[in-house]
Amino acid sequence: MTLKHAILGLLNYEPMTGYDLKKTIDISINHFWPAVQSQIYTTLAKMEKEGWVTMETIPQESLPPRKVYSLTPTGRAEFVDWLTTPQPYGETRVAWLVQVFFAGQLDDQKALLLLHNLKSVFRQRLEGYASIPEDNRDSLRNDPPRDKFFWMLTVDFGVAQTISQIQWIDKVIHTVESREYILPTLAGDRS
Amino acid sequence: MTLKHAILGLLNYEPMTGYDLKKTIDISINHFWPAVQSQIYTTLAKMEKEGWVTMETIPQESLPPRKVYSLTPTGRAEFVDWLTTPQPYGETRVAWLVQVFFAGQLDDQKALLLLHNLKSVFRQRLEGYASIPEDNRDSLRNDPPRDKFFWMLTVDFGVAQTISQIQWIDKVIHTVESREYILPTLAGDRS
DNA sequence: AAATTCATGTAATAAGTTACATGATTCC
DNA sequence: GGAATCATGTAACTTATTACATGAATTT
Repeated sequence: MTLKHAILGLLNYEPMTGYDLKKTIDISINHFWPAVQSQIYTTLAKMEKEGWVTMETIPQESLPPRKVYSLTPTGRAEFVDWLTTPQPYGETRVAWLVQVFFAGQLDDQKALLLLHNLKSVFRQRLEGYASIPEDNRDSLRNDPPRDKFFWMLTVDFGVAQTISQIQWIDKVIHTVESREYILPTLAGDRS
Repeated sequence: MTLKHAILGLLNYEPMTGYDLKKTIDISINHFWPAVQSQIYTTLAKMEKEGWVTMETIPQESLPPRKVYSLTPTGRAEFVDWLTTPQPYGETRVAWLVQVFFAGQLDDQKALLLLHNLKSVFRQRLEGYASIPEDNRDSLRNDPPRDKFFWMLTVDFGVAQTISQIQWIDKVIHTVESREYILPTLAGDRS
């Protein structure tokens, strides 16, 4: 999985420019696959060379010409192939978890600061999810319900995951605050 | 966050060779920050140039000399600085979620195959976590309980998160199987 | 006899980030 | 008058992956 396949998936909905793609990514897969503007343009150029997309230049008065990219049959085949191939799980990099892993090398006060900061980040994220449906109402208005359903699934997942993270960090904070440095039970009371 | 800081954290426990680091990473932070062997060696070289670590060559009979890396005061300072700096959240890339996002572009049968595959991957991962405490019993035996505690926290998190993922995907599978393509409620019954 | 462990690396490539550059138009 | 929107890019750099290379000792 790379940005290439995300772009294939978006262009399979409708042809777009690099500029459109950036805006679409920002309001859709941004939470689990962000992309900066420059990478989108360079990636589109590579995809064109590979024959996955074609580009059509549409001149504009007093603005740079729009370069609209569309999937080729090759690109569509590549996309379906990727979509039906299980992705290697466990290659996800989570920087804040690395910090928690090493937090034992800080004193209690600093470790607790780290944990409390994390919790507030989690809470902010949860609030952010709450406003997504409204933000997307316009952009989703014309999509078929089935597409909408899968789109919203990932938001639903983000919410569930963030709630689970907050519950976990609450337990951690409590344990550190009460200095109960016992090993947490793995099959513990997580009901 | 990069591999550099993970290496700083591990070398702060004790000086190690690149070979040792690879083995240690594989049984510790691998789940949320994997590293291949070649990257570890090249990163150590860079860190030495930056003055974060020093290297001591220990000759061996009939084996290549061990190159043991230790933190310098600069390296230790950099580590503490990084550890107490909040990491940008939301840069985590999750390939399988991108697939779910685009699964609406498959027919029901193929989408369900994707979802069932994902579920079996989640279940396998959960089983994998169950065997971690035993695997690590030897390597952790001499560590102080406080270090052990933070180490095991990340395992505990992995378990909680995976359980949450399985619950989520069960709900998704059920919805697709019964063709209830309604938008999932965001504040729904996730108790 | 074959596989694994120990122990080191290099080279080529891919993927992603940061910073810079241009310029009209429209909204506040 | 200043900020945001539209629309394109390039260059330098960092980070990570894949593939190759060597060779003795030990375990199965």
